[in-house]
Amino acid sequence: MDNKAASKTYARRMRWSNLFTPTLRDAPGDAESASHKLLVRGGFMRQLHAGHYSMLPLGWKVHEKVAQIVREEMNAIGGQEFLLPAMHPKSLWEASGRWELMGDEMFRFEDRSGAEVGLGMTHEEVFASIATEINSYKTLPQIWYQLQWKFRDEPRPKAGLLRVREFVMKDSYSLDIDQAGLDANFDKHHEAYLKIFDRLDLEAMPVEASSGAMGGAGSIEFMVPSPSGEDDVVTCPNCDYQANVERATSKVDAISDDAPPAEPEKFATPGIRTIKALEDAGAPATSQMKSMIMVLDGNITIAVVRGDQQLNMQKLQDSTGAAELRPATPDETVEHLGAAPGSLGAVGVRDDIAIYVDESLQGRTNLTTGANEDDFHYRGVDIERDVNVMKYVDLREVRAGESCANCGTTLEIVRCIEAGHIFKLGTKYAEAMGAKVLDADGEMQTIVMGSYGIGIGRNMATIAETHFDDKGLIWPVSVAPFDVVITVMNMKDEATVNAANALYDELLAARIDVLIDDRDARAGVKFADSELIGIPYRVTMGPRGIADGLVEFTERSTMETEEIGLADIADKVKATLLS
RNA sequence: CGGGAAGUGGCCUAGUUUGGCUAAGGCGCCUGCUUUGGGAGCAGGAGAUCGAGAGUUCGAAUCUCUCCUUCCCGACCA
Repeated sequence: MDNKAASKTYARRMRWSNLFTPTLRDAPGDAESASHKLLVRGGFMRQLHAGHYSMLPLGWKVHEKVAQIVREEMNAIGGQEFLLPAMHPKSLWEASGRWELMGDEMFRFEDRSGAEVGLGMTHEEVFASIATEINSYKTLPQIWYQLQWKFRDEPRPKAGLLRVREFVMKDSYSLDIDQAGLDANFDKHHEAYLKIFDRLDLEAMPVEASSGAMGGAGSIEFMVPSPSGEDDVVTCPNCDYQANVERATSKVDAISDDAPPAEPEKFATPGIRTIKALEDAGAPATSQMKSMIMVLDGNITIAVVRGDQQLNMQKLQDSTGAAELRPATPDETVEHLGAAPGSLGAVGVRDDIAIYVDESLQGRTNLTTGANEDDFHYRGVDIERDVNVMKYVDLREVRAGESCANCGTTLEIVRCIEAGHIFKLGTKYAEAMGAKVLDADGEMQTIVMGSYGIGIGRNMATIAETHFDDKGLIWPVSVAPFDVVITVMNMKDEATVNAANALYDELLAARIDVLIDDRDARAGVKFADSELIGIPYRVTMGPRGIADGLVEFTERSTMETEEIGLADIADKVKATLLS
């Protein structure tokens, strides 16, 4: 890995005696995740309020190194850097329909004249509005990007930098004349992202994902396994199948049912409110219809999965195209279906209530379900005959232990942090903004867009989540706040100080990002701080060794120490960092 | 938004149950001395409207009410 570029940009004189890095022995009581504790303890950042963090000098330095790597890889695929406004007029977002769609997640306010504005959560609209100035296919393709602040009114910021309300994101947008062009640019981004994560030393898995509020045809998330993550990824250990649970599928064993009675039989089930209780009363969960009453864009809707399975709300949202969805309240179920949760079902409901049924129930019969009358259920239900199914769709959430749909191997589920996400948008935003060009035949074509995002702070935190030990952080050289620290054991020993300063100057001249710990502190303090902060290499210089012409060279990740001759240490450091 | 927990110097905590003198301890910080290869020692010192407001009381960190803030879980279990 080439560290020279980063070093050129960042090498500068820095003595620890003048460095503002307030390290703490104890993590703040309200920090839970590893990255949150360590980034605060190491003096990288401080919380201002929930979801808003101040970057201190060390934190900003790491942040900038991550950003620089992202820049370099975006430039490498022909990206051009922009900087767009963070504050947008309402009209722009109304044009795409997202002023409504984004709901409470968008920060909104009025300026002094009463005009409504919003803080940008993402920049499809703004970039598409600029793309209206492209008139010819000859100008395409384009890749446009920026590193810029995003604002999102998250319902629950959490885990330090992992989920915040304002953060720097690299967002890029590809502009093409057709789908083939989009596919090519999408693949370029896919490759660039893998390079970025490789340079950040993150083991990111590309997985199939839901496109959510972005819209569009295809999307891939880059997921880094970590217990602090918020997403579950289904992986096949055999055939490389990987997908977010919001999208993942698996093989379901076929179930053969006994012939049903001529019509559903209603039977009394006093006090039975759960799948489990109904199972105890003789109806296997695999033969129950779990009917969840949802409100989709204001309309009562029933989603049905098998009794032993779980509904994935994102799948329901994706397959219905609903902008907003929530479970119905108990009052609403009584009003629209006539019973409270626990006795609900899809048999014989009003015509205007849409019913979506999971594919695994197609063709099933002799099922048990709520009768929409408290304390009563139906049995002997034939789904084709008795339920007015609007559509069979994939609704159920894959669980660990199920079989891979491709190869039959037992699937695993891994908790992950979403480190990056790329989308094939299509023409939605270009259409809304009127971004059209003339093609080679003189025909007007709408520009085909893709959008691609990486959160810089989140990636910094993800590196922290995956690079630490009981002593503190262990940054990869590519993003470490410093490449190497020279730890001076005794600032009163002239020979040591002189040797340390000489090495410091030589490494600086070689463009190495070096820090000299020239504080008048005891050895233990200096060791503990350098390990907490996670500087990858340490040169330890003390009177004892200097007298014999020796210094120590320690690698943070392994804590292995090697004795090196004073005359050779500069070359050793250069060889290690610049090779 | 629902549920749970918690707010005491820069950081971690005790004290709150059972109201009572100048709010205690550790870390960190300042001064001096000593020390200098794994978060030293001694001495002295600075730093707190105990989250905010209202109330009860002779007296409130402690009891009551309201509000604010932060963290965790959830946002489907029919």
